[in-house]
Amino acid sequence: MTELGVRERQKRETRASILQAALDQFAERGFDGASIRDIAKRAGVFHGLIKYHFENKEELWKAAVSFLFERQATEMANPEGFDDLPPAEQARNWLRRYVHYCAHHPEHARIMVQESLRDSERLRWAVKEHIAPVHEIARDVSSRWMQAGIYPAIPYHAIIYIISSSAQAPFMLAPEVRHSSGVDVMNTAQIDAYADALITMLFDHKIKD
Amino acid sequence: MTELGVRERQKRETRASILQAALDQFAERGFDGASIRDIAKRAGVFHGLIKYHFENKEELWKAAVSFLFERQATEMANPEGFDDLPPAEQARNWLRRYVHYCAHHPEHARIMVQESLRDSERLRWAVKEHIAPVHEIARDVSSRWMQAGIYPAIPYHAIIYIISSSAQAPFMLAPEVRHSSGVDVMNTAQIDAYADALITMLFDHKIKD
DNA sequence: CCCTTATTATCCAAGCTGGATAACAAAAAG
DNA sequence: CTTTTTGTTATCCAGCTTGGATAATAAGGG
Repeated sequence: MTELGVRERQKRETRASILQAALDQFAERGFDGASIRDIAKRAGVFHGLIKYHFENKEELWKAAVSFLFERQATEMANPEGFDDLPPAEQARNWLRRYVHYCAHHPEHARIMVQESLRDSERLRWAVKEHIAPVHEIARDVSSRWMQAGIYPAIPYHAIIYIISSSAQAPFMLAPEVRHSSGVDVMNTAQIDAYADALITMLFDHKIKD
Repeated sequence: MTELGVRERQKRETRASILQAALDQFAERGFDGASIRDIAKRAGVFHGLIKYHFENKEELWKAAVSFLFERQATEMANPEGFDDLPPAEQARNWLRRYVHYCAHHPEHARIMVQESLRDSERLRWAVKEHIAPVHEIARDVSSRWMQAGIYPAIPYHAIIYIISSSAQAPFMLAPEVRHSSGVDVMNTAQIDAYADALITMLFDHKIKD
């Protein structure tokens, strides 16, 4: 591949650490509440450096969110042989992987919620740039899975919000879960247990009456 | 009842409007992001007045949250004859009412999420003072409904977070829903449609394979 | 050995913060 | 009808944080 000098290599590393620090800080405090100084401190660099790498706070936010969604696309890519599975197994397999993604990157749900709580211009940007395309795909998959009897015949947006919110909730709200249930949801055993529970609730259970 | 003078009456009114304005503003911006001045402006009063009615910002927050949970208890009280319904009907009836509550008071989920995103001291206070008691009750009900086959045999905290998050999500995230799906979830028809969808998904559907 | 550039150190003007104090107006009490 | 109480408003303030600009620095690359 391209030979990377020490210079360029370090530059990319600091850029990446700024991006992740920005994600965490924006997720925790929201756009206005997260100061450039705090982000820099979190990334272990000097705050002026952020202005050097990114035009301004707004651009930093967009860069961070773009990084977030690109990473999601990578990590959520279907594994080898996925398409050969029967639909019901596809659904279970996908949902389990999605739960793990939510657990490992709680900042994703958090940062999106932060913007949605204020109906910002940035939210509209994110919807247009990243969320809408994802929903587009989700719609198609939902449509197929609905015909296969995986999902019931309910509106698409209902499916999307039921699935995504219940997969994200305990990890997005990890502190609340810890304080109220005493459960630490952030370890592999618990994550899998929750995935099992969710799959059971959504796919393998109906009321007896 | 107690005779209320004009004075006392107006005082309670402004107090109430400050509380609701505080709820909305805290929900939108979080504790630090919501300034006393903005809350006052939202309530249509002078900002010094807040200091007069409430000791300080912290106490205002607690008063607002207490008001929130007390109102929830009132509005979510089971209707006449609820206990005589068969369990499956109880579950459907309760869930529908809960969806309506979430739709009419999206600030509830929003304000709790705000605090949970930062793991604040206030979150711990709210958990101890209000959330834990609610969970206590939810545990008991879940236990009974689990034995009746309404809920599958999965951990309590999983049930709680699946139900509550999926009931709250589209209303808490109303702006995102509007921008991405073009649906305005905040009208009665849509609320009932979502309640139907959720009841179907959770109670009346399982995968066919 | 010099030039480029990634990084750091100061500095600044502006805005907003929570809260204190003083003025005011109208209801309640006498 | 006057006086007192009290709910409400108008100013004021010291202090902190903010995003961003500018100047200094140090180390890599040619």
